[in-house]
Parts: sequence; structure tokens; C-alpha cells
Amino acid sequence: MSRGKIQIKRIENTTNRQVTYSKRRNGLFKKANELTVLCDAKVSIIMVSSTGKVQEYVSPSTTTKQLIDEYQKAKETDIWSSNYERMQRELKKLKEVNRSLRTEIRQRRGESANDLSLEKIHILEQDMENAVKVIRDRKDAGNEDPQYGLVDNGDYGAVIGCSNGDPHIFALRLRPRQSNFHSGAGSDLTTYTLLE
Amino acid sequence: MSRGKIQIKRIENTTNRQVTYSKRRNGLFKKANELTVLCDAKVSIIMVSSTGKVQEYVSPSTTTKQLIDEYQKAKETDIWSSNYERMQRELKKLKEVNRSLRTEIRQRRGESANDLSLEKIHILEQDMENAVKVIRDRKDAGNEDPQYGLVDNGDYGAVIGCSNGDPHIFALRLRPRQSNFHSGAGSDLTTYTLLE
DNA sequence: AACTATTTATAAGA
DNA sequence: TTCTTATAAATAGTT
Repeated sequence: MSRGKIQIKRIENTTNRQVTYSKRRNGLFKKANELTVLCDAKVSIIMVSSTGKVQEYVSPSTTTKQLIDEYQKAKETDIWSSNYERMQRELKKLKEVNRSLRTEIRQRRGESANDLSLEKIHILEQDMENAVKVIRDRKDAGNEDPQYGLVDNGDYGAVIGCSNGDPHIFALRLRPRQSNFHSGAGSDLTTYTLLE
Repeated sequence: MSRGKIQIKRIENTTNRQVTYSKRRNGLFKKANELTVLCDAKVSIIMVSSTGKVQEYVSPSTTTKQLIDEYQKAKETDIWSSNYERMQRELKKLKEVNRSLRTEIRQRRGESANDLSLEKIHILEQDMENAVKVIRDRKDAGNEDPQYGLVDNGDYGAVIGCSNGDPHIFALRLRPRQSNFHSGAGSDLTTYTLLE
């Protein structure tokens, strides 16, 4: 400041404000650059003028993106660390579940049962024969009575009410999950409780 | 500066460097704040010292995140994609894939085909009958010749070599994915290319 | 952390 | 926008 001290408050005259913005922006970037060189530091400056124009300075040794990454990392360990780690765990878990689901689908599609033992293939076969039967029954029933035909308490497992607002719609809990009793823990014929 | 002009080059003495860093950082932040007030602008400064410490200034009227978002929009780059937000997007995507996989498994287990049209149930039924046949064939073949029994080029789809090092092991591409031709796009009987 | 001699930044004017 | 210049502000070296 020169030719008179100024108060640090918004410059009302638009032209003056823009002139001052331009001068001080250059000053700030120059200072940032000096700091970078003198102190072996990294600086990123992002500025948005009152007219919405975005400008940046970044130390020559780095990029804005890199510095933002560092900033995030620093902030995440300080503030978001639990969140961040929880997300990473959740990601990992989801990927594992996903892989298992894909494996089961492959097996049920008749693909890549190569890794299954004969016993497990046998169980899978029975499983799917039953499922086909159920699906056929449903189809047939559906031809007559779409509402109630879905309920079948015959050979299969427990009928579980499905609280989706329609008391007539049920979910059938069929043999697949029970077949785990045969194959035991660590089975490749893994089944999941299909909850969201 | 004062008490003698300095050259703008790295200060070798560690103590001096850190002292200068601290002084100039405060100066920079002060200037940034004055600019904010005088010119009605928004400024974000991220600094990493030579010791790796991350510090920031941001105009009181905004947040670092907001300014980075504006920067991104202006530059049309995706800054956050490296960390947190990419994870969130990845999580969301994984959950969606997961839900679809679970739906397909439910259908193939014979559970909750409620939401399938009769046509789709029919397709699913044929699908699974074929798969059961394949599995039965594999089981039978397995009883005789575990190595070569897995290859069956009869009624089913193309035989695709599986580059897992063993030339005798093949993956069968069966009807399931082809049944999409019947049900068309947007089918509930969704099948996936099961790649990891 | 304070001091202060100087350098640097810059407000106002051209 | 750029230049000029009087003056305010920042700061290097010292204590």
C-alpha cells in the first residue's frame, strides 16, 4: 500500500476492485513462488475472482492435483480416518462377496464347475433340479393365478412372509442354503443369505 | 526484505529455512485474506513444507472443497477421483453390481421370481434345465474321466479355451447369455459377463 | 519471539 | 493495462 494507507474492506468501485485484484494476485503468486524456492516447499493457490474467473498458482515442482491429494490424505487421517478406513474395509468386503456371487452364478449357469468336487456337483445338480421344478411350478401356476400361484409349500423349505406391503407375495426359502449342511464350511458351493 | 537483499534460491541452513517458511507463510496467508476481503474473491492455499507438514488457508466465505470443485469445473479435470470420492463411486457401483448378482442368484435358486414375467420365467427355466443337463453330464463324465469329461460340444454353446495353463480345462459358454436374445434389452433376467 | 534497517508491494495518479 | 512513485507492509538478519 502506498499513497495512503487503506482499510481492509471490500472495494466498492468495480474497476478499482478488479485492478487491485489483478495487482495483488500477481503479488500473491510471486510470494508463493519465492516461498517455494527459498523454503523448498510446495504451494497450490486456487483463486476465484468476484467475476467468477478461476486462476491458480502451483509450485513448479508439483501439480495442483498432487497437492490436493496430499491435502486430502492429511485431512483424512486427521478427520476422516475412521470413515476412510471403514470405506476401504467395506470396499474389500464387497469385492470378496462379489467374487463369490459370480462364482455361484457361474456354477448355476453350468460354467466353470471345474473346481467343484463330484460331491458338490451332485449337490448343485439336485439343487438346480429342484429350482427348475419350482420355477416350472410357478410358471404353470402363474398361468392360472399370478397372485397366489407363487406360494408353494410342498417339498421345499419354509415359506417366509415378505414385508413388501403385499401379503400375498412370499419368498420361498429353498434347499440351496440347506445343501451347505452336506458340503460343510469352506464349500465352493457357497450360498448367501440374500439380504440387501 | 530487509537487512540486506536475498537471492531467491533454496535456503540451505535448515533452521533459517524453517524460520523463513513460517514468516512467509504467515505473510502469504495474510495477503490472501486481504485479497479476499478487498476484492470479494475466494482463495484456497495448500502448502506442504519441506518437512511434509500440510497447511492451508481458505477464504472465510468458502471451503477448500468448494474451491477445488470450482477449480475442477473450470479445468474440467477430476481431482477427487484419486481418493475419497472415487472410493464412494466405486462403492456405489459395487453395491449395484452386487444387487444384480444377488437378483440373478435368487432367480436361479427358484426364489423371488415374482418380479419376472412369464416369458422370462420360461426362459429361465430352459436356461436352468440346460445347465442342469450340463452339470449332470459333467458329473457323469467326471466319474469316468475327470480331465476330458468337462468338454462337451454337443447341444451347447461354443467351447472356449481357458488360458489357465492347463490346455485340457475348458470353460463352456452355455445358453444363459444367449437367452438374452429372447428377452431383449432391459431384461430382468440379466446375465453378466463374469470377468473379475 | 522482538527489533529494525531495508527491500518489496502497492494505492493512487498519470 | 502499464508505468510511476510516495508510502505502507513485509521481512532478513540480528538480538
